[in-house]
Amino acid sequence: MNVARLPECFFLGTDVTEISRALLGNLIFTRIGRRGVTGGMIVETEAYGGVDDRASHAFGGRRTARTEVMYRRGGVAYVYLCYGLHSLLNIVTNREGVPHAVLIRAIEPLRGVDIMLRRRGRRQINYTLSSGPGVVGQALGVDRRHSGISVTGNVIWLESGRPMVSDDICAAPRIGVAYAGADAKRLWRFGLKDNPWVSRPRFCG
DNA sequence: CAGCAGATTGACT
DNA sequence: GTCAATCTGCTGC
Repeated sequence: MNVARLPECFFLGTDVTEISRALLGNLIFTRIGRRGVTGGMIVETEAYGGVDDRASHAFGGRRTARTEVMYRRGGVAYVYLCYGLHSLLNIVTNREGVPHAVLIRAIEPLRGVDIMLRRRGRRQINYTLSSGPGVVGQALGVDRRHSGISVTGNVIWLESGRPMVSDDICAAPRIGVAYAGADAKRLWRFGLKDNPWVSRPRFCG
C-alpha cells in the first residue's frame, strides 16, 4: 500500500506553528454522506495558539460547549460556525488540556471534484471551489456535527503528500483577527508559494 | 435579555 | 467598495 495516513502522533506535537507548516502539501479527505470521497492538498493553514493567543477562541482558558473539543488530545476536528453560516474546519493539536488548533484555509482539489462542485453550487473548477476556510468546509461537506471526531478515521483523514521545505512556504499575518492586538501581528498564516489555490488576499504579493 | 462583533462569502454598486 | 446572511458567546442593563 502506497498510501501513508498521517498517524495520531503527527498531531500531538507541542509547536502548533510547526504542525501548521508541516500540514502544507499533505492531503485531507472526507467521506461524508453517501457521496464518496472528497479532498485535496492542503495549501494554506493558520495556527491558533490557545490560552496565550488573543485570536483563539480558547484565549485565557475560556471553555464553552463550542470550544470544548479544542481541549481534547490532538488529532480531532474542531468545526465551528462563523458569522452564523460558514463551517470552519480546524485540526486540534497538542496533548489533552492544551487547546491548540490549525485552521484549514484552502485546499487544491484532487478527489471527488464533481461532488465538491455540487456541494458548492458551482460548475466551473477554479480557486473559488475550495479557497477560503468557509468554502473548504462546504466543499468537504463538514459541519458542526463533525466537531470532535477523529481526523485519523474513516470520515475525515489525512495522507502524506509532497514533502515541502522552507523555501516552498510563505508566512503572513492571520486573516480577520485585527481585534487580537499584538497577536494579530504574528506570522501564523502559512501557504504554499505560487500556489493558485491559496485564498485571497494572496501571499507575497 | 438586548445588543453587538466575529478565524467569511457572494451579490451588488 | 459596501452589505446582508444569521449562530455563538460576551458585555452590560
